[in-house]
This record gives sequence, structure tokens and C-alpha cells, in this order.
Amino acid sequence: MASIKDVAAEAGVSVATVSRVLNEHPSVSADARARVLAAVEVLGYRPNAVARSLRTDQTHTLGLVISDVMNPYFTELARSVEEEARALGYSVIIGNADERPDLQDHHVRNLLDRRIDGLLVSPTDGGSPLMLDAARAGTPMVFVDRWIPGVDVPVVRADGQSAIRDLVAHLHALGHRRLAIIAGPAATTTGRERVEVFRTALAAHGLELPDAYTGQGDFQAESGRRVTEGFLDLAEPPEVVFAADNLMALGALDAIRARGLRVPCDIALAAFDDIRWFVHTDPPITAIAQPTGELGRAAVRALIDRIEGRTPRSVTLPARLVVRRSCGEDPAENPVTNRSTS
Amino acid sequence: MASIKDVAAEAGVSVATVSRVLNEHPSVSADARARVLAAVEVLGYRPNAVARSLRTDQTHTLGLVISDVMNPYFTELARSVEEEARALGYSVIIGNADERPDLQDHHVRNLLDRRIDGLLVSPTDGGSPLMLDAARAGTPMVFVDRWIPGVDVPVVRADGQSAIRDLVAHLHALGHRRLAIIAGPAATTTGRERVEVFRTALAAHGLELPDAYTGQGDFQAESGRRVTEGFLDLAEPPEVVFAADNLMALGALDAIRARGLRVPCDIALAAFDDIRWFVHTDPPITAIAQPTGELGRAAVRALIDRIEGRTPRSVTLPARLVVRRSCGEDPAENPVTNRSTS
DNA sequence: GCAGTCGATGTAATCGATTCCACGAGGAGG
DNA sequence: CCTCCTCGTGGAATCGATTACATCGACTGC
Repeated sequence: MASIKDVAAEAGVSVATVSRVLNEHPSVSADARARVLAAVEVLGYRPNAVARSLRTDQTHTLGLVISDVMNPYFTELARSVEEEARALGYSVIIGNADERPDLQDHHVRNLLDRRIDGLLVSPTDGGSPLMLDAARAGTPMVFVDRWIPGVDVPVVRADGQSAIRDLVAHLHALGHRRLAIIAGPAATTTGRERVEVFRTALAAHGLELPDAYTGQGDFQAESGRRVTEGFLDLAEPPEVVFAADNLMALGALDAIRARGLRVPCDIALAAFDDIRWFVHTDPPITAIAQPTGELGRAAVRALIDRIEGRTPRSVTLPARLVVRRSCGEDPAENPVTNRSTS
Repeated sequence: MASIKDVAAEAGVSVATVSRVLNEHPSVSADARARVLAAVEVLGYRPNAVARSLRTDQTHTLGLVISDVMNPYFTELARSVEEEARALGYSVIIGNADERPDLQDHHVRNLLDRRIDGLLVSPTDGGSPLMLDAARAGTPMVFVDRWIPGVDVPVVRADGQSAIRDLVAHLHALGHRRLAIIAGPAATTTGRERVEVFRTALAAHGLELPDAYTGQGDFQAESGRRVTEGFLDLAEPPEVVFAADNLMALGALDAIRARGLRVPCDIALAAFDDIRWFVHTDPPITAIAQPTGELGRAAVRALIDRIEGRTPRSVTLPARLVVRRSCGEDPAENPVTNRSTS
């Protein structure tokens, strides 16, 4: 593969001049520029990004370490992150942590070794020393969706508080009183927070959230299935199961179906995270939709602000309730009803 | 960030010795090795992968250019590719082409500039000159899922022929005679091939595939919706719609639902690509399942064989029919029935 | 007409690693 | 006791770019 030296030789100039042409440095004669450009064309020359990065100490690359790519929510997040980054002249390397702290560390280390310009993380656990060190050492970093408390890193996330309150009001209006939740891992902020907000919202209606109605999941489908089976085995099973993410809702659906029960007559179901398929499940699933694309874009902008020396801000965007039929038959009574497709 | 020089100074040896220790070169004294390791520990030194790549001309990185990350099939493919690559000591950079040739070229160029060791591509179109040049120039390359005919690059893909024949037999046995297909882009091998195999399978039952029953889609949900609307507007609409991928099936479902029609009573639906949600749609959707994970792993192995000087082989794995309820009510009659969840 | 400025260009240092080559010490063999 | 290897080590070249500095010619202004 042709190097800058070959181009210089072909054009009959020095490598410095070639570099100047390539970097649009002003003081290059029209003649030299033309000869260099012609040589570049002839040789099919492309600058070696590795060499360039070594010299300039910038890779124009962002790292994105995501909890689980197979989760449609994170897939969409990754997509919007890549789009915005590309628009701003950066590439993205995605690392899939699969909800495993060791894998998360593997990817963080790998990305750091590659000298990425900045790191976007949705942490799997409460505080890997590696990540904390990186943050302290000054690696530009932004948390997205989830975060680690007590670290001075901007956070871009959705606020589900009012949407969860709307959901509980909706469920209460439909006559449900025994509400259960499949929680995410306690090590994650979203795992903890959604339970707490749910509990508080229940309290506002005079309802409790007994321990038996709080199942511990891990944001994966299998845990949703397991927890739901536990709920169904109770002497007094809940009337509603609220899954803290879409994959656990899928698992819950599996478990309910395996028992031959029907949603919502036998048991109601709602989920955090809205995805396209929820419109077509049997029945369509009531869910809390996050502004996923906007979160991804905001996170990238914050990170690049930080990289380029501006001061990044944390961003919190509201999630909203999308009522469908999985919690009861007459959503029309509810003012926040939204049965649209997308 | 500490460099190899700092480590050398701290350990009281030369950079050559540090490098030897790091690369497990045999001729280093136990004493020197211990001092270097201690210095590495003290300084928290990590080798700069950029510098290393420049010198060794290897990045231990594979590029994966995928047609559409939001498509669950490709998400799963990407995941298995990353897993296998990681197991073999490589990282993966994913580029999402979004079914757009210009974006595909952008990513290929970007990956080539970064001097990735090899490229895995599921081409969006029939032959970007950039990619053909790269292949000719000797860039290790493997096609996965889709390929470009006439290029000397190994292909790893699923063969849907027998599964599509099984599907047509299933549909025929259920009494369906007017079968339509939502095709993928003619520029892709999978787009063309699935239609041809479908047509041939119909012929074996004495059925034709009229032009009116061949809709042109682009593997995205919206096109599935549009084509299906066209089918439903026909004086004699088809009895079955077969979508050539899962997203177009989703669009078809949207269109059918918008008309207030029911599957399978009013119209039957089947899809190429099986995904978890198909179990829970209303009704569960009959689909052709590809061995996605195995494809991803085989593709990585072929590519790394090529990179490391061995001779890679093309791989074709069979897809299989998974019968559910979207084509008619009594799948039990069919020997290939499979109603399992996963 | 000469000093000073500016524009175009080249030379060489540099980034952080790997690796070839040279060198000295020490042991084996004659 | 001398020669020849082997082993451990360091010096320095190298990968392909960027960029500070030096140089040189031409032009400007006094």
C-alpha cells in the first residue's frame, strides 16, 4: 500500500508538502497542490490512520460500551450514537458487555489501549475500578442510560418517573391492586431506580409493594421468565407484572404462555422500553417509551464537547407511557392513551 | 499516559528489554523480567496499540460491514462475530450500511484507512468498485449472508432452498394456491435468490408466481407495508404473503392490521429469518430460521484463516422451516412442525 | 538599493512501539 | 589457555505520518 513517501516521489516534492496538501495547509503553491493531488490519484493513496493517530495523539474514534447489543433498546441507541458521531466526523467502536462486568472491563481496556478519544458507557455494574481510574485519569467520558453515582462524569438518560406514575395511575384506574415488578440488577441505576419510582407511585395510591412482588431479574429474557414463574406460583399471584425492560417482558410472556394463561384477562403485563414488536404481540403491550435516538445523539454531543474542550452538560429527557391492551380492555378512558404504531 | 520509555527508566533497563518482556521473548533474565513487570505495575503501563500496529502492520482488528444493524438477524450475526473474534484474539469494528451503498463505501474506506486485518461484508449492492478493488488488492475478505458474484472471495451463508420448498409444501397442504412474495432488493443475492427459489418451489406444485404477486421491497419494514397494501388492493389478493426478511414481515403485519384483516383467516403470512418475537406475535409467525450464530462464527474462522495464511473455505449451512400458526390452523399435520420457543 | 516580510518548500525530529545487529560476559571444549 | 557459542542486553533503525525550524527567493516600503 502506497505511503506518503511514494506520493512525494511521484509528485516530485517532499513529504512535508504532501502532508500540507492533505491537511489543507494554506501555504502550498497551486502547482505543487495539483501535482500532489494527481500523484494521490495515480497511486490510489490513502493516508494511514494508524500513523496519523500516533503522531497527532487523536484517533477520531469514540468507544461505546453497551450493556447488551441484543436488546433492541441498546441496538437503537448504538445506531443513533454511530449516526451522530459520523455526522460530527468521528467513528465508533462498539463493545458489547452482555451484562457481564468482566466483559465490560475487557472492552474498556481494549478501547483505552486503542487510544480512543472518548468513551460512552452504559455501566453494567456499580463501579469497575478500571472505569473509575480512567475517569479520574481524565479520559473524556459520558454515561448513557445508566450511570455510576459519585463519579464526576456527565450523564445522559431518560427520566421515567412521570411515565411510571402515569402507568400506575392507568393500572389503578383499571382496577388492578396487586402489582408486581421484575427489577433489573441492583448494581445498575436503572435497575434500582425503576423499582423505587414504582414503589413510590404505588404508595401515592395507597398500595404497597411486598417483597414477594419484587422479583430480581438481570435485564435478560430468561430472568423475566424465571421471576414470572415465581409470581404465578404464589398463593395470591399479582394481577399485573411490570417488567423493567423489554427482554424481561418477553421472558414473562413466555412464562405466562407456558402456563396457558392469557394477557390481560388472567394477568396484565407492562414493560419499560417500547419496541416496534410490542404493537404486534398478542396482545399489544403497554410500555414506557424512551426517546432513544435523542439520548444517543445527546450523549455523543456531550462527549465531543468534552473532547474538544467545551464543557459538557448532563441531559435528562422524559420517557412517556404508551398504552396498549396488555393491562386491560378499555384504554380509551385514559387521557395519555397512545395506540399509534411507531 | 506512561510509555515504554518510562517503564524502561523505572526498571533501569532499555526499551528493547521492556519490549522483550512484554512480548514474551525467551532471552530475558529472570531479574530483568521481574523489574520490568514491577515497573509496569507501578506505572499502570499499557502498551499503545496504535504504535504497536504501526510497527507490526497488524491491528488484530476485523471490520464488519453489515447491511442493517436494526435488523435482529444482523444484530445476532454481529454479536456472534464479535464473540468468535474475541475468542481468537481479535476485536471487531462494526459499520452499519443501513442498506445504502454510499454508507457501505464510507465504512469500507474508513476500515481500510484504519488498516484492519480483514473485512467481513454483507454487501448492500451488487458490486461497489471500492470493495472489488480492495479484494483484488489482496485485503483479506469474506462475504457473509450476501455476496457479490464473480469475485474470488469466500462466502459464508445459509441455504434456504430446502426450507423454502418445505414452506411451499406446507402452504400447499393447507390449501393455499395464490402465493405472493415481498422480495428483497434485486441488487443483493439474497434478494434475488429467495424469489427464484420460491418461484421454482411453486412450479413444482404446478403453481405460478405472477408479476402482480411479486412485490419489490428493500428489506425494511416500510417497504413491506407498502407492498402488502398493493397486494391487498388487487382485485384478487393473494392468500399468502411471504416476506423475504423479518422487517418486511413486520411491515406486512402493520398493513394487514391497518385494514382490520386477520392472520391467518383473511390472509396468511410467513417470513424468512426467524426471531424471538415471532413466537409472541398475533398469531405466532411461521418462519425460516437461519443458523445465525454458526454463520457468524464460521465467517470469522474463514477470515482469520485467510489472514493467518491458511486457505479459507466457503461455508453453506442449511436454514430450516419453523411452522407456527400464521399460515393456517393445523400445523400438527406437518412433519417439520416446530413450535418451540427459542 | 537594502532591510524586512512573506510565501513555498525541504530537512529532520517526533510519536511509541518492534526488532536487527553488535557487544560483552561466561561457559564449554580442545 | 585460547577459541567459539550462547545468552542477555542496549543502541539505533524503522513503521508513516505531522510539524517546528531553516532556507531561499521575491516582493514591499523606505
